[in-house]
Amino acid sequence: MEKYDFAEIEEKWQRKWEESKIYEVSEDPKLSKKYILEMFPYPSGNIHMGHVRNYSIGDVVARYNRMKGYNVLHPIGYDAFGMPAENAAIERGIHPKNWTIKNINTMRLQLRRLGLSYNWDREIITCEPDYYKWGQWLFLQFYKRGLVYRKKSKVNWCSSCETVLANEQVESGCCWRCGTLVQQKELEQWFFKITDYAERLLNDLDELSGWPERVKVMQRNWIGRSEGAWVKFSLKGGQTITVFTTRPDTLFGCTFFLLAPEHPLVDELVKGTSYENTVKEFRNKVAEQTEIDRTSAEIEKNGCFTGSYVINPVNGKEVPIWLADYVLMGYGTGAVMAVPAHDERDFFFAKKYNLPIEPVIQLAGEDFSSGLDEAYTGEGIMINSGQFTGMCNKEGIKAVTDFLKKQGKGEFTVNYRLRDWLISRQRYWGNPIPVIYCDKCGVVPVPEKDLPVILPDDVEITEKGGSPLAKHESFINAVCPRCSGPAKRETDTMDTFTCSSWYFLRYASPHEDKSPFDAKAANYWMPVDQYIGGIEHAVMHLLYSRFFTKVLKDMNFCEAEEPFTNLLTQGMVIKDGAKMSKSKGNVVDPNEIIKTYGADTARLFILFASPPEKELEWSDQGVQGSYRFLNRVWRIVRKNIEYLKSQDVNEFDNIDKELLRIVHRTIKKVTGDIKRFNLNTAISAIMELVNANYKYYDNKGESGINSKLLVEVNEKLLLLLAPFAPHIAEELWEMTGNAKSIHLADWPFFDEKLAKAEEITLVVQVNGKVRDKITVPADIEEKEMKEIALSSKRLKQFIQRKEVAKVIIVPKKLVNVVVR
RNA sequence: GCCCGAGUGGCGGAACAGGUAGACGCAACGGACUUAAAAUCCGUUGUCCUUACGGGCGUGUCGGUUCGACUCCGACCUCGGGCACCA
Repeated sequence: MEKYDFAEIEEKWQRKWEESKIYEVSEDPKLSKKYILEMFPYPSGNIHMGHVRNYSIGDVVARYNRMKGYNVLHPIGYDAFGMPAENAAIERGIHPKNWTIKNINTMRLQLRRLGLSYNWDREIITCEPDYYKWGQWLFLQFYKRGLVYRKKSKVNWCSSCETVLANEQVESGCCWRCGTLVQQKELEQWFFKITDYAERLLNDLDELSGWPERVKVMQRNWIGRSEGAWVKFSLKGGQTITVFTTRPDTLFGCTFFLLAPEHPLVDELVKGTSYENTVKEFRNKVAEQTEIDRTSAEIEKNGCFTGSYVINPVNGKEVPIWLADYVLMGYGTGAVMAVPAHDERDFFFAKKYNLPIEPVIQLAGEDFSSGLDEAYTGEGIMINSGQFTGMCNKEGIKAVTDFLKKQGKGEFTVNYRLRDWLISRQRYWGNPIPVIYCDKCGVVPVPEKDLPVILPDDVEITEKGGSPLAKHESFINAVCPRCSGPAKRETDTMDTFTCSSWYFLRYASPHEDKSPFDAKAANYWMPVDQYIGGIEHAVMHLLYSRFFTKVLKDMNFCEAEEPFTNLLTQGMVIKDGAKMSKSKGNVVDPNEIIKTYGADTARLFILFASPPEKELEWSDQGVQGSYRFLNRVWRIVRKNIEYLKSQDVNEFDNIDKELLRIVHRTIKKVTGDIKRFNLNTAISAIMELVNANYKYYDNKGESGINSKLLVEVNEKLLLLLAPFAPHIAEELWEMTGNAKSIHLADWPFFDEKLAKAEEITLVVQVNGKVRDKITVPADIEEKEMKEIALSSKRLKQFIQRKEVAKVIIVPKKLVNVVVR
């Protein structure tokens, strides 16, 4: 018998699948669709185990659904813009474009070797003009809708990447990519107004029942909705400062007023006063602090008096204005009404600077008038609050706000932690922002007919000195589209997350050249039925994609409100307890595994070793186990074929029936497991079927092999295996005499009656402890169960000389005898 | 600090709806085949006591509910992740 030659088999079928285009699809209204998508890779050079895991999981889902008769869209592409390409250019002198294209070519080949069932003709490469053109076009549409604006603001600056970062890209004060401490820098930048969609992005999370709860929680936290009121405080000169508060009920307890050190009003307040110097000093000190120091909750709060006062709108009291380092310019209005009695931070601050603490909420039955040891942040009855005294504070929130509203000094409002999305990047390798600056006309968007703004190839990429585009004369110099006068082009490029925020729509019609995507095709395929990728994209990519989809829906470009109906976040691949990384030297190269054992083994192991959501510990021995299993499959199927030729027994004896039962039980188990993504147990069920097939020969000896049964076993086994190990299943499928691809065959049905055992094991317990196991007919009645259980010899020693208090019967399963 | 998630053999992991804990795989050990090895096939394998029959104990810890708890409830411990002065 010939050996399982995985190299030959895999090469053969990858070629055949490609030639016959069996995975290509088109919109067909008669067929139900499934859109299965894995997050497209960044072309960093080679695929790694994380990719193998991600794409193997997706491929099982795609192949399974295809066999279930769905019209399956399963595309792949490359998220091709980004910093590593520029770094490679700096380090190795390769042009980012050439580096990227070279990597894509390598990775495409590696993905093909995995035997993934992609619609290869829909490949998207985001750095190609026919893709990024539409990214620019979308920018212009967003601009028209007022969702894009330019603003000079303090931005997160990574000095190593020499570019700004969105808030989401700052991880505990450091750059998400390189880990450098993020600094603040004042720059004129472009923003997407994602905050306009904050409410919808938050509320619609409730509709996403197919998303993991923790991803939704992370997005909810990120959006950070809080209900409260804005309150206007007036300055002596008649000017007003507005604050946001969630506790208008504590307004009478406001004994001082805080501004963020960066607040623009501060200069005006202290100019020419005796406080000017100390305030300046304080502001400089805060400015020197890193983002980490500034935001660490443990650090002691610092402040500084400005010499000015504001009027509390509810009681007319003058309260001093202080600067405090814990007040953030980026949240609310950068100004805070401080209520030390009922806010922990304000309490510490008041203690430190000896400011008055006046309780205005009191817990029933307690007396706060003698002073507090700590801030009381709970609920209670309002005291010392003028006309509101005696009110429960919950009512107070409403009553005080209504009161302020009548005076025009306050109003209910909702505040979000979510900030607008800063998309400007001072980098070369990205999508150029399609805007022109004209001295006469100001900011002028590039007309749609002039798109795309081509990213020039002939640039010099250097480590320092900002964007190379800014030094590219023929790129910068443009003609103003409005007045035809000389003008300058914007040299910033867009955050690469803009490219990945709509690629899933482009896959519906990747060659469309009149619009970003064909609406009819998009409406047929969207939303993505199953999206699969890493948890690290829980906030950024997934939130941005939801935002884009909602805007596009509002533009009537697509019907989908949400892009991804179901989301699966796969766990990391680790080795020796740590994430695989070059610096730790624990990287396993997928290519080596494929070379040694084949793609089917690699896929099978990675799916078998752990459920998709969990971490996966890599094990070289485990890989051998998977390889061994595929060899077992190879041998037993071939043996079955041999026996088919020589045997023609068709009668089913008990041994035959038992194997047939396992076949059907396995179909049931594997089908259910794939639906729930328990791919590891699906594979173990297939292994059990194979083991049973071996055992069958043992039990039968050489005679009486049932040929009709073996046909069934071979067929069902291969069909079940096909999504997991597509090449070997296809090869053996052909050997069993099938002309059509197994991957276009129908997923098997199981017969519930055949799957049921004729005999079951009756478990007999005494006081919940297993004391006997008795084989009984499957259709046993409860009465019989009780009789058989009580007459068990093994039970005797446990129930004699004791009173049987109760007998609990779980039908067709268990009898528990309760004795005293 | 707050919010999630997870703790099961030597290891990766099963147990879907409270009902046989440890499926399947790895490793280990034994047997068959072989001149031998590899490969393969067949077994054993939670732990303790017992020659055996059999029994005790066992799902991070402590308690509770229940005839019965890996599963439900309460408290705690450890690990992983997210947020972290958000007014």
